[in-house]
Amino acid sequence: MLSEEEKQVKSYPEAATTSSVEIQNWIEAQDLLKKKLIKEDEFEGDSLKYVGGVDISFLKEDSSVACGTLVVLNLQTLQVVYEDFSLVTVQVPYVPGFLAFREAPVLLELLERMKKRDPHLYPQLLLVDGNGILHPRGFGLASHLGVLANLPTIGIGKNLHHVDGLTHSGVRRLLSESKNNDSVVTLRGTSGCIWGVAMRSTVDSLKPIYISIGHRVSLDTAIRIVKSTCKFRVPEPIRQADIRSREYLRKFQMGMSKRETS
DNA sequence: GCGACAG
DNA sequence: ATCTTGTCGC
Repeated sequence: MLSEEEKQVKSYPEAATTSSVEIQNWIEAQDLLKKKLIKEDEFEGDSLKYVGGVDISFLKEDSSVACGTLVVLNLQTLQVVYEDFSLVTVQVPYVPGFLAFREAPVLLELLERMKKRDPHLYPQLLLVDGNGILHPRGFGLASHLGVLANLPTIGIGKNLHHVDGLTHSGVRRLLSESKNNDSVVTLRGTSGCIWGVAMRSTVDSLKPIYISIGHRVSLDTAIRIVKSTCKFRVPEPIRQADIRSREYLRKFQMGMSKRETS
């Protein structure tokens, strides 16, 4: 006969690796960093020339092997002017609401490396694959990264993180009910808080992306900038980071299998 | 109690 | 996140 404790471990394997104590530490860290969060424009919009994008891909065979990627694009031409990769092993599991503790370390390392290596192209603003304040405690990966790197950031979600009564079907309803032909709807939660917007980023994409303030950027500015980078549904900086990240892992895997075969 | 839950 | 080619349409 299993004890109640054993039943829990067997039913929820992730609970064995992420203790409630660790979660509490994470919550405290988020609440502490959140005090430094700035939700208004705090950068020179005129000098906005380079926009960064970050993403992480994981190996299918060994999901602890990951490739963090930083790209920088010229905002005018949307051409990639810088790219860098970091192959790492990630032990921290994915826990909804705590993505930053899994992904931020690699991305911060890439930003630091670039600041030393190529400060001339260092981005004035960063688009992050993950939410900003659209988060259970108002402090998602984009905000986390922005505060730690002291860099203006915008959060981009490809799926809705259910917060404050916001639901997938609710957003669909908002978009279909939108008065004119507006592709952008405000995400106002049950509490009255505004968490960000859902936006159909191209004319033919039914599925929206979710934009939220990361750090040192207002929501209106965030929307404007994201719009200007959307050749496809996913904003180009993030899309390029994603594409190149996967390509890097694919080539890495080819090198690995070559070694096994010989 | 049940389901939902960024990447 | 990851699995994954062809295929439908402009």
